Amino acid sequence: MARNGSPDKRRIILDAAVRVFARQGFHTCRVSDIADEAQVAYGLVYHYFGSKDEVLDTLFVERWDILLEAIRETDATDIPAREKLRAIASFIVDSYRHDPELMKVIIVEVTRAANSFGRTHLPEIRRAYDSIAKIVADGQEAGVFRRDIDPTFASMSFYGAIEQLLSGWIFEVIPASDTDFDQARSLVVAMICDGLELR
Amino acid sequence: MARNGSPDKRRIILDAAVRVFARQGFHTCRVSDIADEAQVAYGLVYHYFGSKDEVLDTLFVERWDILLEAIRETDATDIPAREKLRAIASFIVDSYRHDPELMKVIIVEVTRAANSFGRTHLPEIRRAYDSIAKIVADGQEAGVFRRDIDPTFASMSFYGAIEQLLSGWIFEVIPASDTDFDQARSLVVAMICDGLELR
Amino acid sequence: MARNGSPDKRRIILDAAVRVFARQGFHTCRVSDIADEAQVAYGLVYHYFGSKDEVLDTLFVERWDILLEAIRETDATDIPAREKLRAIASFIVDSYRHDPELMKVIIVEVTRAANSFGRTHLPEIRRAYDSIAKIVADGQEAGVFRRDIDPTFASMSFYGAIEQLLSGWIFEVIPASDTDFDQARSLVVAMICDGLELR
Amino acid sequence: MARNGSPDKRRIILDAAVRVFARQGFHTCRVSDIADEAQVAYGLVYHYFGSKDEVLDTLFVERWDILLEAIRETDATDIPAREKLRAIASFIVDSYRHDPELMKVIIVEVTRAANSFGRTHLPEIRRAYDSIAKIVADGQEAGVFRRDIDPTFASMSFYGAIEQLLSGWIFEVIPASDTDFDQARSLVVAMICDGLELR
DNA sequence: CATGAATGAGACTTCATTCAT
DNA sequence: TATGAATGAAGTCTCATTCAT
Repeated sequence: MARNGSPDKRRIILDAAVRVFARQGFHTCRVSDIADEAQVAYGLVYHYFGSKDEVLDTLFVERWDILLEAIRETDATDIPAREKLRAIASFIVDSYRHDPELMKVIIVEVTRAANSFGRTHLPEIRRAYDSIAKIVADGQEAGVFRRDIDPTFASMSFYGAIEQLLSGWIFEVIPASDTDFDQARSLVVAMICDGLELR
Repeated sequence: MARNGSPDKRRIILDAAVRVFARQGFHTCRVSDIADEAQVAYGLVYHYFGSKDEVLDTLFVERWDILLEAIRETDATDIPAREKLRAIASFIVDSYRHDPELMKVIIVEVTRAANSFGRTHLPEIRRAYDSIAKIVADGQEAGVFRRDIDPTFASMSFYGAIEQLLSGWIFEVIPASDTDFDQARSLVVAMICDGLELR
Repeated sequence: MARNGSPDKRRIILDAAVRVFARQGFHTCRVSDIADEAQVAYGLVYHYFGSKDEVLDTLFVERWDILLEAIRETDATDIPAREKLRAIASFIVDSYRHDPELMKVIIVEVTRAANSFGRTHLPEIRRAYDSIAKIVADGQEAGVFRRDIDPTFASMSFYGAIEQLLSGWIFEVIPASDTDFDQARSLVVAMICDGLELR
Repeated sequence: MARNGSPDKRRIILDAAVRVFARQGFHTCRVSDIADEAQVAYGLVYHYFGSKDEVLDTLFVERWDILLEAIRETDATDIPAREKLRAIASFIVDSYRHDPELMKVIIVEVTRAANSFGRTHLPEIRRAYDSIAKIVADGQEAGVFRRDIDPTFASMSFYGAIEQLLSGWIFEVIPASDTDFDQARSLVVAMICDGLELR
């Protein structure tokens, strides 16, 4: 997107915003904090973005679109429902592993911020829930998932469980090592699909 | 002098705050909104509470203590681990059914507000996670729960799933009728304990 | 003034106010601080005094009247002008020695608080300046004081020098022992009357 | 970018603050009064100063540094101690003559406001007392000043006398004409050095 | 006399946003 | 593009004072 060889200031600002939002939280930071972190004058933030909100909106939409696309692609494959859920869980966990600050911002400031940005982006967020619900419904249709659990219900629980894990890592309620990430991938699905009880 | 029979303005303010926080959100409402809702003078809020924050803190601690006590009592009984989880899920769902506004405030403004009050009250929140984890661990010890899933991990998933359901109800992502509540109680546990897959 | 054997609450409040004003300053303390110090409910302060200001006004007038009376009595005697000044300086220094907290309040909150209480009580304060000026004028008349220094001017300087000393003691800019007080009495007059230069 | 030629709003705010503080007093005026007087937006005061206090602090330090420097320069010259005191008295009187509003603010709000800004700036204020005391001590050393008066004591009295004169002018307790100012310069020193009594 | 709950006006400070350069 | 001075609305908290008991 950079017109010439100069660094793309818009991108620099967005990346700086991630660090600042992750560190201080959206409401606690000032626009000037973002500008400082990006080493630009804070008027420039307004050159590229209409408002402070728009910076976070951009960050969220960029990332959430990738998630939605990943879910879509996964759903388009021919693997069993269970494997699809596994792929989605993996994708989310890997997203966190790859860029924990960004995921922290997405989750803390949007996804779980139901009163502010969560409400604004509810349609997009819902799209993810719905896609997962569809996978569950397909699994029921295919006879691999039990039918007494509502797909939407299952979808919410599944997503809620994963998000809670990420929250646990983010706020150091639970340990977050590479091993933990690797295990989490399988365990989420194992638990959701196989259940906690011994068979 | 006689505090009996008097209308207990402190309680009136607290109850009004629940309504206002639920309606407008903590950050979006002004202290005067609380006072107006309670039909008391502005300053009286500060007569009883040191700050706007303290109002929410009080609300949270009051309710969370009840939850912690409920978990404690449940754990003290002789029922199987699975039934304990069921009792806890039921308690939380019933809490929402009984006072959806208060639970909305607790969840939206504290439990999921990881950057603000969630951080402040992390120790108390953690205590709930830990208590649930202990129940899972006991279940593993007793040979009814599989041992390859870390108790803390299970606890987070379990709590995350329930909270996500409540969030779904709160923001009308999923329908919230009495029937839904009744089903949710069993389904959460059914899913977490028995799994989504057919046996 | 106490009607019966009970302690005079009005006096208790005044004395408490002196301690609180001296410790925290008039503007920094709340009416409740005075009440707490006096161990009474703070509504009682308003039973005896019309306002917070009136408490300080009362304190000031009580004490200043005593000063004015002392100056008046001194002036009525037959001693030389220089001895009269000495008596006044002594009286003020002794006032501080006897009740440093009260004098601190009088000086800091009234006499030197030219923008607030100092302005309110300017007439009474002026009366002291005038009385001293009259003593100087009489001394000039009597041929013991030089005539090229305006009596008012001398009076202001004299009073200013003493008050500055008290301020120095109050804020520990200069040491304040009994010896210092004893010396001060003579030195102020020695300096004002004899001058700093060797003869 | 170009800061030259621009009206230097910071200075404009500072100058407006002097007028407002002098007119209404520091505690009685609002920040908006300063902004209004300066004809700038409310927020600009906070763009240049961290707080209302900082405006007064800046004003005081600016001016007091000039006084300290003047005393230092005076002390560095070779004139007799008495002439040094005269120069200092002259400097202070001239300061008042040149900018009575600023001096009123300095004295009323800082120097004599022992409980608030006076305490904050005590170190700087003390430096002036100490410098004057040193001049007196040098005079004693040189054999021109009597040795039975402690230099600190003399310094306090000297400064107190002058400040009291300014206070008298400020609050119109004594007349303040150019003639009065001219006389004051000499008389303060005449009185402090030669004394009130006829030789 | 005595209490302290109740009132509400008032002021500081923050910070997103605009805009002239 | 880039800067940062300038704007001003908005909200928290304080505390003197009143008044019912």
